[in-house]
Amino acid sequence: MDFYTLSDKTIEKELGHRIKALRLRKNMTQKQLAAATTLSLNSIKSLESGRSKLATLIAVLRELEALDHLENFIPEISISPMQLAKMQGHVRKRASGERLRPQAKDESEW
Amino acid sequence: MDFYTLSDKTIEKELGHRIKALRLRKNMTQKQLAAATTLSLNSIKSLESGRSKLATLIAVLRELEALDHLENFIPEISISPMQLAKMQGHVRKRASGERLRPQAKDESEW
DNA sequence: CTCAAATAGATCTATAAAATTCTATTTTAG
DNA sequence: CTAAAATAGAATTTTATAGATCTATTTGAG
Repeated sequence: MDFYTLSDKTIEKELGHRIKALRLRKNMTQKQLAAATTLSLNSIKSLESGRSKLATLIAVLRELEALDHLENFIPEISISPMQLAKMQGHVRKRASGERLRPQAKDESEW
Repeated sequence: MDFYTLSDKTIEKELGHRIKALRLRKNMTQKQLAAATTLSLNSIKSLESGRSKLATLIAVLRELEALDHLENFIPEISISPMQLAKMQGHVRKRASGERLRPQAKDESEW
């Protein structure tokens, strides 16, 4: 499946369906899942239709023993030795900016 | 990384960090990402600290060209021929319930 | 086939995220 | 080193989700 051809809304729904499939695989009702996660039945229903917070998703995945899926979800970035060399061992913490006026040290003097 | 040993909050933060890494890999500022997604700068900041909605995450992943990761996220459940046989070709759409009183056909009569 | 249970959907209230605007700190180009 | 830009964090208003309750529809165990 190519997610790039789908709208955000469609992707949300698709994820909801897959989470529902995980629940059914364990033969749990929405009610049981709600109780197990201390979330409301409504939250479970919303999640399975794609509308929810990350926190809700995480709690549900934990209960469904599917937390490990998160690993593939957003993988840790691995920096290759070559890249590291290129950066002279410096790991960037911010994106580079556009400097408008490279201010001179003493401009107020002219 | 074993997510099961981590608290929900910690997982949220970890995911936020990874999204930040994805952004830096493309050398984009939070501001640029906000503009590109038509989200607010604050939403980007919140996402990178782990607090956001699924919709926000999807929009950002699309912009960061990381939507394909979702494919592995929660794989579509593939039903094996054997499983299908066991279910007699029936695909379950609901979890099985607990029936309290297997109501007799004519109970009102005694 | 029946009907109890599961699920969908809709409406309120409460709570949290999105958006906007500030202040403060940190990184890094020059 | 310096200052401009990037980022963190906090307060406020708007908007969406969480939670609770109700109605309606659908599934599947018996």
